Amino acid sequence: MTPAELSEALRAVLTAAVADGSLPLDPAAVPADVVVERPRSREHGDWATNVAMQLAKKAGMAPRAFAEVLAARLADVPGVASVAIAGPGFLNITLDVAAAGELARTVVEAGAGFGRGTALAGERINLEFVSANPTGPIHIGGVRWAAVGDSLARMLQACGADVVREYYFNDHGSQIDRFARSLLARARGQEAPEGGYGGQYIADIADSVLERVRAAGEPDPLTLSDDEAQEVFRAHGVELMFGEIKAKLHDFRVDFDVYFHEDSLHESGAVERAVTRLRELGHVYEADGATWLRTTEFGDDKDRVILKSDGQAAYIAGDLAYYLDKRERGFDRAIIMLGADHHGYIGRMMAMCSAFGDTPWVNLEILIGQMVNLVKDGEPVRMSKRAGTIVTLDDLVDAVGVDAARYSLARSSADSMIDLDLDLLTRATNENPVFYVQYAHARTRNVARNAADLGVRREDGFDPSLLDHVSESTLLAKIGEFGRVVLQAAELREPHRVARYLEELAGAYHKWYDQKRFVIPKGDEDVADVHRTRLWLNDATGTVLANGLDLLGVSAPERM
RNA sequence: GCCCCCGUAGCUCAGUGGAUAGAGCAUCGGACUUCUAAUCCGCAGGUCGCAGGUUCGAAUCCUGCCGGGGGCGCCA
Repeated sequence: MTPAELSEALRAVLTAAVADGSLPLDPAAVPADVVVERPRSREHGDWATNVAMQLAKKAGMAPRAFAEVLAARLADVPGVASVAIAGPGFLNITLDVAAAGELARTVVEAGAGFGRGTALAGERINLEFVSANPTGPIHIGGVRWAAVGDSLARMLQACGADVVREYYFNDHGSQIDRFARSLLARARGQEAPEGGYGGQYIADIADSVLERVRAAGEPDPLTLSDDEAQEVFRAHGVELMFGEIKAKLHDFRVDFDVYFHEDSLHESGAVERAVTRLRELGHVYEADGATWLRTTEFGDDKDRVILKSDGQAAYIAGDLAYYLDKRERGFDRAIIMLGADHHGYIGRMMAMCSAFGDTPWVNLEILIGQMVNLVKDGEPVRMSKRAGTIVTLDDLVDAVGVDAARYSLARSSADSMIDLDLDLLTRATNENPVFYVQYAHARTRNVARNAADLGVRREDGFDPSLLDHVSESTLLAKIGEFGRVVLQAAELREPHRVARYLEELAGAYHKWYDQKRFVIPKGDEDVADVHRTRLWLNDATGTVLANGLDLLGVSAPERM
């Protein structure tokens, strides 16, 4: 019996009690999803619910009396061994050993599908993350969003949502001009211009641009005028940088469905259309030679310029058009992941959302993640794009590998700052929890191989009543939590919950393993149902570990 | 000045109103003649930053302080 099935049984019992008048409660007050949780202490049974405490007041009853009604009926549900009322009104439920053990078969048979659901089916979500400027390699901050964003996308999809991963490519505006000027200067052997970019990658790209141009038989940009030469470096440089970013992200197991070019919004007239729309809605005015959006009407601290007095579109104009474009493409929700240094955008973005007639935090959601700091020799590392002292996605992956990098960035709440200690990471092996989880998976595979060698085959028998050891019921219960953890991680946009869960699951598995309760026969023992049944549990654990690691984009090794 | 995030074991952090607040690392003491010791068992470690409030119940919600980080452009 899975916790989801128990939850459903509880709801049925509750509904029945309300229907026959045993509980004076409005049927509408019965929750669609009765929460079933693992009690903190093992002595309190397999599962617990606080539903009686939550609903007692609405029914005008004492929580314990409310619980009594449910307990009596719940005890008759097949698979439920006992029900106890504890404390202020908890219902503590213990399952039949066999009913609990059935879960092992459920999981193995579901395979990669175990943990997937349909709770978010029908939601069309546009998830935008990374969106780093194509003026340099992806630095450490962007890597965090790559890991967290992609994992979140996987979890949303596991819950049935229709997700598009999107990268907003800022190929318009003065940053790009500076990038192009920096390339040109470098190619001419000059110093980087004021506010420009430095670093080895600028030299590499400048060289690559020259190679490309020469190979294509185009005129040498060094013989062209400043404007023409800069345009050559801009066009080729951006393309090269972009190709590099895409490739690095791909190696990091992050592939976007859409790379959206900011420039296209300006080229296509989408920006003008967005401004016109807002003007028609009456939220735009002219002042000081510029065009403003009255965002204060929707809670922003000040109105925002959308068209500058020099006639150029302000950066936010692109955002207006971009948001509108996403909505016109049919997304119910546009989720944008931003760094803490952009938190000030929330007010104006939500105001913009309202100005279009949409609902903030429903149609538009902004997730703010805190910074990643680097520490070396106990000192914070100052990064500068201009000086080229940045730590890139590549540097991190070279140091610790994709698995450890993704895992260590995704296992913390995005609300917490992360200090990555380079000295630790470069030598880190045991200190990284990813190995603990991966090792548990490798162990399940090893056990399965050994069992196969000794002729233990799952299909020859399964007797869940034999999974009666405390380490087995603990492991089963942990396995049963997986679905809810994934859904919670997706709904709360907190993928780190899956990583934390996997660490707990791995711990429960390692403990079971070390109970010396052999999956394979000892010595000259014959193969029996106990071995086969334990193999089901072993394989079920391996399945959940693999499914969970996949949601984090981390490999599940067969052996380590 | 205003806004956002954080403050929990020596360190790094989990814990979106529930029961005796948890894990990893580090320290200390144990466990491999049979499936992987990258593991497990045990000991120790806490005024959940401080003070109020809300209620059956607060690490969690509200208010105010203190400390750390980030942000408040006709830059992008």
